Amino acid sequence: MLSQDSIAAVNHFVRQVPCEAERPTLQGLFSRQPIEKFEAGTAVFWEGDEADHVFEVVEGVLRIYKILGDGRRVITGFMYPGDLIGVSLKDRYLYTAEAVTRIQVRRFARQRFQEEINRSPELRPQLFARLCDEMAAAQDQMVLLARKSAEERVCSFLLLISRRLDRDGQALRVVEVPMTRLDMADYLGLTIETVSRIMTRLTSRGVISPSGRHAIIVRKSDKLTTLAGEVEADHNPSAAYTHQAVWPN
Amino acid sequence: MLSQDSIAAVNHFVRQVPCEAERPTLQGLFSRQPIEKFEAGTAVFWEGDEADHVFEVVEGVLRIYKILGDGRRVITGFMYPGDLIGVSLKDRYLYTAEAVTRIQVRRFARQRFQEEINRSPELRPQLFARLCDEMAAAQDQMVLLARKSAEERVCSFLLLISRRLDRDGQALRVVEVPMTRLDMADYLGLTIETVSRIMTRLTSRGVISPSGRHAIIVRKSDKLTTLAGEVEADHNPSAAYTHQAVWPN
DNA sequence: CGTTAACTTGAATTTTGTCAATGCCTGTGG
DNA sequence: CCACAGGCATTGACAAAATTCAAGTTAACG
Repeated sequence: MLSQDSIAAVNHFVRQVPCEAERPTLQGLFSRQPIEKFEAGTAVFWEGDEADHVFEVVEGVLRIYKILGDGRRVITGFMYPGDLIGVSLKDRYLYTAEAVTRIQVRRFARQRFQEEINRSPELRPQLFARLCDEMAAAQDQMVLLARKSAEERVCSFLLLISRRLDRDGQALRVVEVPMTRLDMADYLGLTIETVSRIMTRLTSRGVISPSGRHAIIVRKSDKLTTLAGEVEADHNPSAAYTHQAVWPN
Repeated sequence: MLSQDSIAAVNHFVRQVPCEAERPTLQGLFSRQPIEKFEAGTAVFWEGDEADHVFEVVEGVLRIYKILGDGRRVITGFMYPGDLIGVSLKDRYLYTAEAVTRIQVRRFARQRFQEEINRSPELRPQLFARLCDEMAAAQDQMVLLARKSAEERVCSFLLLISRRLDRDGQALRVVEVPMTRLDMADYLGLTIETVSRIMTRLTSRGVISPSGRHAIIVRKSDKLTTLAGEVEADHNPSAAYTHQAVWPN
């Protein structure tokens, strides 16, 4: 994060191979674009809109969601500073992107973005790596939604966002939770009430303490990890293969 | 989509321009590799294995899954002929790939695969497009798991696989279902019993008829679509924005 | 043709959702 | 800076959906 900014600031949009020390980065691509601000609750784009631009989150948090025909909402992800939104080959956005907090973003025309990516053998693997990370996150979310209990979901979520903003991948003790209970519920496939009940339960067991409505303090980090159901499975093939036999019910 | 290809075709990072008629394809990359066969129930690779190779499915169906520490299984996808498996920048596979039926695959060393992709401005957008499709599918699956009822899930699944194998994107009347109820359950985030009950209900309502254990006939295609809960939401932004007001409960 | 795993069906239980009432932050305006 | 309004969040009682447990069936395979 720290180094990214300095690199970005130095980038000169070189077409010819940059022999110098600095290398182009995805952030660098956006760094010359003006910053745009959106108020909390406003949409950057809607599902189904012409997908003209790619966005980089500079500040704040957004929710990415889809809506079913009858109004059911599913938040497929929250986007934080440094994240890219709208990268796809489809000509229409597949989801709505909406500000959770007041946000700042930079915008890049999609076609030019594609050209830059295609031109640069430095940028391409960076973008590829991001897509792979996004895919891995999507798979983890499928695991959560398909098989985890409400409590495991909430704990997984708290761990996820606690790891989201810190530099070291170290979970923070004080965790900012900018989203509402409804956002959490729509992300976790639960109802507001269930999320609320579980937060209360975690509080009364001393695992977390609320710190206002939009932050918590993690008091028992290891307990939270256990409750998240992320106990690392051993990677022994035979154990995995025979899981039905090993855990008979 | 359309424009992407032309952009790619015009791209000048080509080392040796292939002026001839035939253009490289991802399939083409694999076509010189020997075919390997796996029996139903055997794994091509395990989650956590060194990610040395990328695979192309030539024949049959595979399941891609992850296992939680206590044995709960989540199938994140089924792979059909033409699909690529193991494309990622991680050095270990993120999931297990196991044959549902007897399968044929071709294998390509990952490093060489990366080199070929990097070398070829024709191949790159093809791979990118596949990753985007995979991402879109993952998001649809999150919607299914987060907010759809058991019946909607089963119907969505039947529609999905009915569209899977045919050339025209036309749903087939007779749908092969190579996977077991347990596979379906672990893909849909349900239990075998629930899947079974819903299949029975669909049958008794005349929506489908079973044709042996591993095929069904779709008798009321439109009904199946409705039950899948995929009634297209209108893409009117204000309608989407105010969904809580429009559907009050 | 028989064996066995896969599937179906039913009853009881659990989990989560729904509905409704109350409580409490947070941001606004005085 | 404080008071207050309104949106969020919490809590409880009840309902619904899906899971669990427990038999039975059936189809696929040797």
